[in-house]
Amino acid sequence: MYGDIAPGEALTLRGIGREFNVSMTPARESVRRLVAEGALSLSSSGRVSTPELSNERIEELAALRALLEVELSSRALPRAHMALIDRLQSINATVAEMVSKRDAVGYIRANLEFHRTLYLRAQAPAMLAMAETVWLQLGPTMRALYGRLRRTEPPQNHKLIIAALKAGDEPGLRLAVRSDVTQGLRLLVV
Amino acid sequence: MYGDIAPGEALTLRGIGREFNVSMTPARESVRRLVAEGALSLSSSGRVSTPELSNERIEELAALRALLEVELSSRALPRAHMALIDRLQSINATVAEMVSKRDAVGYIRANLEFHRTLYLRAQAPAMLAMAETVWLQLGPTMRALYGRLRRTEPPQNHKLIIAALKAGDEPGLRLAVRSDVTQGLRLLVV
DNA sequence: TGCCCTAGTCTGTGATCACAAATCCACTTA
DNA sequence: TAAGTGGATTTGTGATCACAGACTAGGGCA
Repeated sequence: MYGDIAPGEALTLRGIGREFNVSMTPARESVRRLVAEGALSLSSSGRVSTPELSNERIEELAALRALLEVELSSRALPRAHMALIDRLQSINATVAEMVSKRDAVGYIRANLEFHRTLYLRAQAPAMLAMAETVWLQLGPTMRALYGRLRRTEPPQNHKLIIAALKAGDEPGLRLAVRSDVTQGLRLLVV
Repeated sequence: MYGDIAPGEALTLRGIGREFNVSMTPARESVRRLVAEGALSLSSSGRVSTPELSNERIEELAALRALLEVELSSRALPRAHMALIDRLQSINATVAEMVSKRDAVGYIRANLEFHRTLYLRAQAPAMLAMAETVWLQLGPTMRALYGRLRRTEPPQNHKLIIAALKAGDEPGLRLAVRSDVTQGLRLLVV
């Protein structure tokens, strides 16, 4: 999810087991679960690797993010109190710091924490789980993007999200979330 | 997905293995995958069973169906040719037949085939996979509903969907799909 | 020089086993 | 009569193994 693994990287059950000091059995179960969620892809011969997403697939996943996350933010809005907004602002500071340090993995992690913190307030666990599944699928590819991209300005859309939350402005919130989610991935499709 | 298993029914790895003439290992992997997709729930002690959904969860999954399937139908609309509409009409006849025979499992199966046939045209595999994940989670509960429900009239919304497809009427299609998806599940929440 | 084949290695699969924890059931007791 | 209690059984977990298929690198051939 955080892009520690590059797209197309191959994994072996014995290798995973060695890495975590377990036998093949738990490694196999974990891999199977991640395959079921689309985080890993299974070749016809049973080899597992991180997926290399086509442009169509990236666009589709971005549309899914927009669909799910706009709804989640909308459901979180009525429950968003000041403590949550403070929390989001603090996370956003970390996001900005990671951007300036050009720490891609740290950026992705902080960015997703920002979104997850907001969506947790929506009280919609199944919907959040689906959003996280999408993040999982996009992880390696997003990392590959932000590694290429040399950007040092902090995310503008996060500020718009926070402003809309403060103002209780639902249309504004939906638009800001949609932009935030779509923008980064638009650069990916080249 | 089709509701063959009642909500809350417990499963054992050895039992599944016996049923399909395999050892525990493949049974375990299959179960793990279904747990990852939310189709089965895992107790703290590792026991697996079909989930018993709360009303809030049902409502949330219905909202997810609406979100995803409206988008899928909308993407399928420009690609929907006459052959597809014929196919949908033929499936719909099966749906009506299952309703009149009061075959709940057959009805769910035919109904989902109707939807899947339409959504396949959307050329959005990740989105369709998510919709099917939701179906998987709702399966046992839907079956329990339709078992209670004594209805003999064929689904009206499917006709509206077909009519909107013929007319190329996108707003009408979105509305019809949303109603079809929401209606049945609204009765579930009591 | 470039292609192809072959032997050796690596990999996933399914089966089986030992073990600890959870569950169940019959019996006892208040 | 109902709650508690003990042991017997069932359950999931992680490890290990044999095996078949896939991959890889090296040598032989055209």
